[in-house]
Order: sequence, then structure tokens, then C-alpha cells
Amino acid sequence: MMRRPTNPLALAVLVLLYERPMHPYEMASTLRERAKHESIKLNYGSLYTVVDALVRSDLIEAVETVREGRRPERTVYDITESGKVVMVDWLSDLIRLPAKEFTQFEAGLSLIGALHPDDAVRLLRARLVALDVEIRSNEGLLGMTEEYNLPRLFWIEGEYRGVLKRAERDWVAALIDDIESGALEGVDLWREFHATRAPMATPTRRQKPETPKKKARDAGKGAK
Amino acid sequence: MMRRPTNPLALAVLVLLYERPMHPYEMASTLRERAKHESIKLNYGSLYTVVDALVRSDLIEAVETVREGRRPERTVYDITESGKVVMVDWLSDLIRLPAKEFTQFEAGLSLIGALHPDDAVRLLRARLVALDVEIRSNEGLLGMTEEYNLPRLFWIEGEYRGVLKRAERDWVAALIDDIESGALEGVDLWREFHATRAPMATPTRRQKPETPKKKARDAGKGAK
DNA sequence: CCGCTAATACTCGTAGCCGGATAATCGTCG
DNA sequence: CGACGATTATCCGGCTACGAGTATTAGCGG
Repeated sequence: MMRRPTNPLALAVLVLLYERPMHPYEMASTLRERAKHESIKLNYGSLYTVVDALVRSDLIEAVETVREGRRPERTVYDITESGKVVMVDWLSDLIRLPAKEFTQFEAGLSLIGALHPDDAVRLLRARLVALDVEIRSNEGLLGMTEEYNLPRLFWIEGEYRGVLKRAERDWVAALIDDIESGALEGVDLWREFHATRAPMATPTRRQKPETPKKKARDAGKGAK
Repeated sequence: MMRRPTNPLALAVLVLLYERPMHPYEMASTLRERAKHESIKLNYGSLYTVVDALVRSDLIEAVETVREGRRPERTVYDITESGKVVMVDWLSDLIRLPAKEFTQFEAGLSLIGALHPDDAVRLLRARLVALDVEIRSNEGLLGMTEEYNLPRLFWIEGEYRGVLKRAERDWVAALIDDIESGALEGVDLWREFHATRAPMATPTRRQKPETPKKKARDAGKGAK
């Protein structure tokens, strides 16, 4: 038996088609409408790749192709019986089994020793602010669901994200304190290492308001 | 200009070479030795791809190739000056900017309506147990660092992961209770949907889900 | 000193992801 | 009424990631 796809977008497709037959573009619109693209990475390239893969695995099938005017043909798909089985199976696994996730921040933390501790603190502070903004924005969305009378169940993934964000926020705040106070074991070694090391370029300063041209994104990049 | 790689493994390579010149296999061993592969996905295929990419971008360079006996040649690399700049820049971004991460569980949650609520509860309970195991195991590792006299700093990424895991655990536990007690708004609708085999929970109610005839499957669908 | 497993050190083919290209139609604003 | 951007709808080429494969040597028990 062929192994199922790994891209969660494929699962979203199965769930949508379980609801009713659709063509790919409509799947994308529906996912956006329900803000599921906040939780499942969606882009058109992957969508069509994923639909093809599902067809090849007999988990979905084309039911008709419609043409309106001279627009591109729309191919409408439906889920198959084995597709339904895989859907429940796969979704169950996602809920049941904690998966090993590699987040950007954890990667950064694991290498943070390469930065000077003072810079690290500055950057962590900036993160703290950004996290607060995200938390607020997320709470805003939660408020919206109330306004539109949508039960919280339909935004449960947002609630989850909010909880994690808040946990991260608090931990980062504590970490900043621990580095500054020296309460974190090893900070002395850390400082020592960077003292004996040839002085390095510090990260691009963002303290002073940059000139009002675009974002200073590529600021520190040149060098050859 | 060449944009920097996206794979965090490339950043790890930069940091390692900042420390001292190495050949790829040694990078892998070192990362494993320090358990950084828990935070940064590492596999040989990607490692060599990534090293090549870094060479092409002039962020690292080959300094010598050694051959011992008739083993494959080992190419030793070192970081370049522009590599150091990119390293600090990139690492700073990871610490400073919360990135949008798409986790498996969040994807699953966002589609959980496709499962029957009773099944969902059962699966969530299983997750709870698995999370407890992971939390214990993570605390075990933390204990090990103490045994080996490694300062906390060298395992902060593990500490961070632990905090997130615990937050998730508590939230999942609460979610189970809320579904069972019906305290979570929308559970009644959820049950209703699955009782009538209506389409998955959706904000925009569709008026007429075709009343499902049990045996009406097939008719045109070769189970191929 | 033989045979076996583990460690060393990389190579390669494939599958899948993604950004952008393409191309037609619809809305709208002066 | 016609120009222009937004929307509908799909396809494609390049690049990356990844697991499996290859080949050699070191360690070690019997």
C-alpha cells in the first residue's frame, strides 16, 4: 500500500472533499475563508502537486471537468472510499501522536552561544515585544469569532496557538532576567568566551529609527 | 545577490566553523555529541547539500583535503569573513523575529471537526499520556546535564521545549474536560453534525446537504 | 587472527515543495 | 467605453531535502 503524503495540505484537501466535491481553486478559497491557512501552509504550487498525488494514490478522483467561456478548465474532485479511511487515519495520528517539530526559535536558542550575551539580551527583548503584538492580534481574532457568533470550537487551533505564544513569552521574559542577573549558570563562561574571541561585528543595529526608505531587511548582507 | 540558505542546518555549520575548521562528517558528529540534532534537523544528505550551497555563496571555503589510507577524502572547511557576518545576522533574526511555524498538531486541531467528538477525546487522551512521557524524558536529559556538570546555558533549548510541552499538556487536558463537559461552545453542533452525517462544521451553513442514503455508494466508482 | 559490528565519510536519485508565469474574465471608475 | 487592477484557475521549472546506498577501516570478542 502506498504511503500517504506528508504534506498536511493533502489532509485538508481530503477533509474538504469529504464535505463536498470541489475544484482546487475553490479548496484554496475555502481554506482561506475559514482562516485554516494560518495553521496549514497553503500555496497554489503545492496544492496542485498535492491533488495530483492524491489522485495517483486513489484517495480522490476527478468527477467532472467544467469549462466556462474560454477560462481554463476546472476539474472537480471527490474523495474516494479509501480516501475517507486514510483521512480519518491520518487525522487521528496528528491528534494522537506528538510529532517532533523543529522550530526556528529553538534552532536559534541552541546556537545562541555564538552571539555576544549583551546582543542576545537585546534581541530577546525585541522578541518579547513582537510576541506581545502577536498575542494581542491573536486575541483580536478570537474576539472576531465571538462577534460573528462562531462557537470557539471553530477557532480552537487559534486558542492553542495563543496558549503556546503566551508560554513562550513568559519564558523569554524569565530568560532575559536570568541572563542579566547572571542567575543562568554558564553566563560567566559565555562572556569569557566572547571576551577572548576576536571582536566581531555586532548584528545590524536597529535601535535608531532607520531612514524612512523601505525595510532595512537586507541591511547587513553585502560583503562580496 | 545570493539570498542565504533557509535550512537552519546551514547556520549550524557556520557556527561550528566559527569555532574551528572541520570536515562535514565531523560537523555531524559534533552536533550529535552536543545533542543539537534535537533542535536542528540533521541528515547526511542535507548536510552535504548545505555545505555545497554555503561554498557557492562564499560563506565558507575548503581549506584542505586530507586522505588517510584509502578512505574517502575529507574536505575541511572554514568560515569566511562574509560568512561570519551572515552568521550573526541570521542567528539574530532567529532570536529576534517570531517566525510563523506550522505544526502538525495545530493542523490536526484545525481539522478536528472531521472526527467524531468521542473519537477526538479518546485520541487527545492518548496524546496526553505521550506528552507526559516526553516531558519526563526531557527532564531526564536535563538531569544528565547536571550530572555532567554542564551549565544550564548549554541546554536552554531543551528547557524551552519542556516549557512548551508542559503548556501543551495542560491545554490538552483542559480541552478534554471542556469537550466532555460540553463547556466548549460548539460541541453540541459538532455532535449534531456527526449524528446526521452532515458535512463538517462550517461557518457558512449550507442549506441542503443531500440526505445520505446508506447504500447509495458505488454506482460509478470502481474500487480500483 | 577471523569475523562481525560500529564508526567513518561521503554520493546519488528521486520526490516534493514553491515562487512565479500564464491567461482569461470581471468589476469599476472616471 | 476602455484601461487597469483584481479575481479565477492552472501549470511549470528549479531547487532542496532526504533516505538509502557504497565503501573503507577500527575495535573487539572468541
